[in-house]
Amino acid sequence: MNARPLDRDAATHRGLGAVVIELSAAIVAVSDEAPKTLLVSPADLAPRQGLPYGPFDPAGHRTLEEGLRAWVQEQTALHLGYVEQLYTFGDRFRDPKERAGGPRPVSVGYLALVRQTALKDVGESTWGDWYRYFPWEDWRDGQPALLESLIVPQLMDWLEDAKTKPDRTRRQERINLAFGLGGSAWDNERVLDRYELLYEAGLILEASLDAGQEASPKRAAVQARAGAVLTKDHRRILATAMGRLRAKIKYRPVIFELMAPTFTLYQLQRAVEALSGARLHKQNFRRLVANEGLVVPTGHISDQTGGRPAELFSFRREVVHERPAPGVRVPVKVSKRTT
Amino acid sequence: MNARPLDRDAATHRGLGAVVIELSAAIVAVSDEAPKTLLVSPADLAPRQGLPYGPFDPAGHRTLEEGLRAWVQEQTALHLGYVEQLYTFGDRFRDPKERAGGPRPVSVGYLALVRQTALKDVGESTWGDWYRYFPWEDWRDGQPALLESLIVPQLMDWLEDAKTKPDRTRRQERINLAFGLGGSAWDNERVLDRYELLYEAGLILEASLDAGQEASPKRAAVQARAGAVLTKDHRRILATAMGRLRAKIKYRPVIFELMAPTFTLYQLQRAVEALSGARLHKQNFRRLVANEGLVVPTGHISDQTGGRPAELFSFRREVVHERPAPGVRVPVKVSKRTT
DNA sequence: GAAAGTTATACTTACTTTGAGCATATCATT
DNA sequence: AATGATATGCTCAAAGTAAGTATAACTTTC
Repeated sequence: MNARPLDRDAATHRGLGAVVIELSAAIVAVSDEAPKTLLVSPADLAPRQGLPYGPFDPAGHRTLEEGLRAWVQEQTALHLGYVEQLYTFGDRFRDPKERAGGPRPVSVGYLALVRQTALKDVGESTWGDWYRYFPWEDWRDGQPALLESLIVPQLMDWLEDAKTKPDRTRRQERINLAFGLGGSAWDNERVLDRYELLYEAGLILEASLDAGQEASPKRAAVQARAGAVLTKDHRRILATAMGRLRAKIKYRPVIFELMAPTFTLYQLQRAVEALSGARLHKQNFRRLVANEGLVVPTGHISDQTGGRPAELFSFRREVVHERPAPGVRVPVKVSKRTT
Repeated sequence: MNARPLDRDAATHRGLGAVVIELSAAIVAVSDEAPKTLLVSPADLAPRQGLPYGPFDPAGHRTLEEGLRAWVQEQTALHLGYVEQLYTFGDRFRDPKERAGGPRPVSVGYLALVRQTALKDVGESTWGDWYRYFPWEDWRDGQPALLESLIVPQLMDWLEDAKTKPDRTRRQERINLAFGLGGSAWDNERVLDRYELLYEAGLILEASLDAGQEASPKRAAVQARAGAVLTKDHRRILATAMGRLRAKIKYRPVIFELMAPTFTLYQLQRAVEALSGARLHKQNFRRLVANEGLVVPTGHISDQTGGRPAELFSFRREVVHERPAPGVRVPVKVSKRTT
């Protein structure tokens, strides 16, 4: 025990392999009732798209977050408001360059929220629908057909592939929990669990690419239907972002970072639905939002609706002081599930 | 715009300043009704204690978490069960070696939970009471005297030091939110907010050490009473761990990672109280725990109590499948606060 | 210009959960 | 046997929730 050198810092500095720190941003907005994320496709990522990212520069960046903001501003001309760190990934071989002798990328993922107003494509960057990359996550029109027709059967194959009995049990458990099978309910926050499970089961194209192996034609056909591919581990970061955001809107008023300064209650509901991937009970939603004191009527009226004009509301900042966990309650409308 | 080199990875590899990735673990256990954390005091950290940590080795470590587990095992002979990544910090000058030309440390903090049974000091490592480092966080015997006598007045001084009006307002807001003043309630999860505020206000010894300045004798006296010092930014990591854990016990059954295989409901309550830093309503606590199906009676009886023997329970793993967010509910007993 | 469709919002009702407390059971100690 | 400690059962009012119905205020269609 304690075979390590006494000065671990110096040891690191000299001895160990090369590492680069990448700062990546999942920049999220909601428009047209869809959650969207900003994607870039610069030459060095081709042909895959990816999140805006750049290396951390210890000389120029005082903090990691500052570095991230600088990179995003440079690459997309967007000035970020709300920014939150998500997770740091350092798994081997998530970047093809590593196999070719490149340094190990350690990527620090961030979630940033911007308003619809800022939503225009700039240069190489475009806004992509979240659900394009995670089609199984959108339950607004009931359970996505993809789940029953493709994903669950494939997961069952993966389950059968288990070498040992305990391994099989563990796989079964994970599948049940992540995908709401075997008595568990679908938890819309477990986005990352689901993605990682699909990755391990080989249904995600990135898994084959990272492994440096061509998938069989059959498998490739499956992967083609399981969401669009991104570069490196950016889809994983996006999954983390989605999961975090779905959880966070419930206990912090982050949803308002995505809304225009004034909005109707229905617009607010639509935004929450878009993020949550579920339909909400309208009357209860308004009651909850009103009771929690999250919004305040502006007295103005929207004229953009088809029917009766709706009142415009704005976010009531003071809630943050009044309640311990001021977030939007999410009264999910239960749709009958096919078990 | 887009003045960056096309291949950002190669650019990083060559051009930028040196970075090391440190993996640090806040290892938490509960015993004697106190939350404890494992601290080491190897030569290279002297005279300050610190969390177990070591550099990430891309050649040897397949993932960051694997690297962390390896380091902890080597340094403390502890085999970790539950491990969770917390946050990645990369702020400038949190390590004195950096001023002397050392590389920028980027530290990835982890939270690990171990049972009381594993709780013995090994070699250089000792278990320290959490509240030794955050004395203002323990509200089990009412509001800590320290808050009113020392911290709040000092924060008010810091408030007055604000240069501009908006800066003053911002400081006031932060103080109110973090410390439950001006109409806000004390939120036991905002551990990191409070620590960072105290750090900025100069009440934390580490702030002076990081800045490379000696504090005035008066200030030093304040710092001496505001919790014990740790090396580098380890106290910040510990704050993050505490905040995360306090939040997480409410929606994931992580508390059981800290309990022996069987326990009485009162022991469970004591553990939750220790972590939360608040007293709970006993009858309601039991009702909640029972109703949520978190525990199952073993049929055995504890003989360690003073009064009527208590029944022994064990964790019911299946809850994880039944409820969307199975955690221990925390029915805090409100003690009258002096505003 | 009346009917139909759309959207907004108010209100009802049965049911569940919570907060706070009282009461009682079962032990050790004096 | 009395006292004190802990464990556990139970009550009850207040508040909150899910799932509706009802009605209001507009646009579009015929």
